[in-house]
Amino acid sequence: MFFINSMSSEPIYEQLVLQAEEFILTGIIKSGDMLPSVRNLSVSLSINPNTIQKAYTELSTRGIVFSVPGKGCFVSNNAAQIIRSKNRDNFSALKAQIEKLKLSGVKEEEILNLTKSIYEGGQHND
Amino acid sequence: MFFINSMSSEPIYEQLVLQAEEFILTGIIKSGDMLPSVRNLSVSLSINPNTIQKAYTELSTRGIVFSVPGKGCFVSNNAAQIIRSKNRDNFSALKAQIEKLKLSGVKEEEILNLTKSIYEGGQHND
Amino acid sequence: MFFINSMSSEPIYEQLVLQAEEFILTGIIKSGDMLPSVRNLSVSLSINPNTIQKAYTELSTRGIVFSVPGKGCFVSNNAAQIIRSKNRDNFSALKAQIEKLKLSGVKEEEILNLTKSIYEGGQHND
Amino acid sequence: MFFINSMSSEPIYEQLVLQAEEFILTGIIKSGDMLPSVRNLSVSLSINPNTIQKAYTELSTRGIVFSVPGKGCFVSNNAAQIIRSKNRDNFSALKAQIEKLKLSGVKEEEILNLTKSIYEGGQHND
DNA sequence: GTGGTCTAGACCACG
DNA sequence: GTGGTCTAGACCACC
Repeated sequence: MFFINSMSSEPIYEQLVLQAEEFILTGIIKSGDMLPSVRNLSVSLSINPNTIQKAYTELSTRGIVFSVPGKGCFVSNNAAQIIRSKNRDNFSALKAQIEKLKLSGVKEEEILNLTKSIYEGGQHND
Repeated sequence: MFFINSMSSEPIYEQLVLQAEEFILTGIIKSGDMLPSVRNLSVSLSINPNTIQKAYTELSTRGIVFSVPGKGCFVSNNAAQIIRSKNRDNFSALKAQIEKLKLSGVKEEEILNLTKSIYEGGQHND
Repeated sequence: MFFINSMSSEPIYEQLVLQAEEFILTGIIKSGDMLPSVRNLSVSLSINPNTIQKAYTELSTRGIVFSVPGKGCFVSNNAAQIIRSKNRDNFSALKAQIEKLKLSGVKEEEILNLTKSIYEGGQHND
Repeated sequence: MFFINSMSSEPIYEQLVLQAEEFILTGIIKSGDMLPSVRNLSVSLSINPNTIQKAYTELSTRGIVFSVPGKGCFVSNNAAQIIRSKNRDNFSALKAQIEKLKLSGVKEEEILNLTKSIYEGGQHND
């Protein structure tokens, strides 16, 4: 389920956070579901438990997950909502990204086509 | 000319590199032009000379500038081309970003409009 | 009678202990009364019997209840007194809390009014 | 400056966070000041650097502090404000605390006197 | 079994 | 020198 790219410069715990968020947004993990236990995931990914713990703690402080000691780590009710509102803030980042590409000689059409292809591809999950 | 945001999480040397690239793409600096000397820039920005040096070295290894010992650091002939081809790699990053925004409920129209507004507003000289 | 909030960060056994103490202080349970059996309570609350047992053991070591093997768990004669003396230790915690609130800009009047409202509103039977 | 009570059940990193907040509220540490370096503090308190790091990270995510890698950890401009607004939320906790004390037989006068003595003792820092 | 905290020691990027 | 990440391994409380 989770996958680690150890060559990436992105910290492992951040990769886990982003993947968890994606799983929640796409409905693979639902509210109330329990995330894999720290130990389980650490062995299945061959990663130190502390690193998993850090990822779960991060998700917890963002309110996406709540962890019950001795029980497990569970997806909050409004998890998807929290993630979406956070991601919407990335809209301004998109602007900067496109401006850079424009400077690099990327044509408007290329971006428009990319956008359309992404939105036509899959169904929107609401 | 150069401007440093010391509170940014972006490394100072990286800020310098990106600004130099932008100056080249926008034509503010042209092929053959000499970059400010390490010593000059370090005092005018109140920055450690090593940091300037690192930025220049980075630009040099990318082939964007070449340094002539005892003379200075000069913009290569194909500098703009190198930068553009590098930045084109960001196209895939754009795809990931748009996919995220889609999941977050951002509408296709919003992105299309953003793109159009960026490309319609003022032509850059390149 | 007992109520468990499984999402609380407060351990379940601690919730049981505190609720039992409150029931005793407020007179809902009196000296000599028998607490619900471990088995009964465990099914009615859908909780592991070990957890109930731990709560009862805790109450027992504090001298608030005593358990008669094969019979049940009974409230001691001086239960209320023990609880009160223990809770009086919380007085110092109150001091720390008020000092924090003072630093945070909470006015003296606010605290005085809160205190008065608590003490004026409805006498407890004890 | 910082002090650790290793006997306390309160996690060390939390003790550090609370103390830092207190230092900021009382003006011992001001906006823009740099906190002791992770390594310095770890040796002076005989504590693992990771534990200090965790405390600083916590302060950072709360916006009380911002850390610049390679530079240090600095108090934010609105640090005191953030701490105060957070602490004001503890007002409701105070209510529960006082209600408990009432049940334990603590007299209204005792609490009123405690409050007055705290507020008369020192000057209010604004 | 679960999550949470801590220690010890390592490596990295940055200045 | 600085903060940030990670590993390895330990101990605790709780269920």
